[in-house]
Amino acid sequence: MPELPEVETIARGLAKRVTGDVIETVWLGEKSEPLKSPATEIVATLQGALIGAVRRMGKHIVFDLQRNEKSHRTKKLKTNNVQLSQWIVHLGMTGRLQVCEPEAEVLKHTHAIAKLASGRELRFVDPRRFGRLSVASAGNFDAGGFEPLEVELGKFTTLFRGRKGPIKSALLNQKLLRGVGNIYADESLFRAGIRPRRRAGTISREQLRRLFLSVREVLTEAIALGGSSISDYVDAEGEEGFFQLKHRVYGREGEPCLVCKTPIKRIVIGGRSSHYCPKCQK
DNA sequence: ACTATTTCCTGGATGC
DNA sequence: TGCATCCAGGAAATAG
Repeated sequence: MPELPEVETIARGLAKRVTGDVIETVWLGEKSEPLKSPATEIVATLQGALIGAVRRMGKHIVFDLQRNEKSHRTKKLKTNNVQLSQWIVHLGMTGRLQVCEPEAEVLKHTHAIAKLASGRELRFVDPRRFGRLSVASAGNFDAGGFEPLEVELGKFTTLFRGRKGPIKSALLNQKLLRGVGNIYADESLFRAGIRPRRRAGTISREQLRRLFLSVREVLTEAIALGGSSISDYVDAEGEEGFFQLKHRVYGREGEPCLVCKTPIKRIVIGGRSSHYCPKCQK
């Protein structure tokens, strides 16, 4: 389940492999769920575009595209405008972007194939179809709230002010912070010593400071280890991440807390399983 | 203006 | 072994 560290890892891998390449043709599958923009628009935006950069925004992978606008040639001057747009991919739960040779077997649940000028193909595969593809003109894409690794402490603190809902839900709310998902929310709350059900607005300034630092710490460590490989996650090179080995509460229900040996509890908050240590987290 | 709940999807795990 | 059921969860839609 790609969250910020996994998406960052994937985006970096893709950037290495496809930056500077040109998308020649695009094939889109029958299923419409993965398409957030109209199919015709996606094809028109991608075909003939040069990939200028690949980067992450929240849990989205953004391809910065450049294409030469169909210039209306006037008598006096040829306008050769470069049109800037973006291809935005959200991997959902099970989405993958693979760069491969055209001969490679087309996996079941392949929803899009972009043929590149280098001869390779960039494919979007997503069995569960929670992933989404869209296009936007440059600068028009809104990825949501603040980047957790860029936001300042003061701003971070105000995000939770007056909120009656559980802090866990607030951390997952992409309109506040973008990129934190279930694993990293649980891990951050454990390190900050805050229970997931704590109402966000009741958390002290000092505790929020701890949470702020914990979120940064957890995400930074996870990126350094290539993310968490749960079920079948692999990055752009097909490599697994290793942060799952560092999980202190996520997926450890019933196992002893690594700090105090108390069994880790699992509860459901807003439909999400939430793991915490009843002794270490208040 | 919020927050809470439901819905979308398939494959793997579990139960009988 | 086979079949039904449940569960994972991000985000949008819907309900409160």
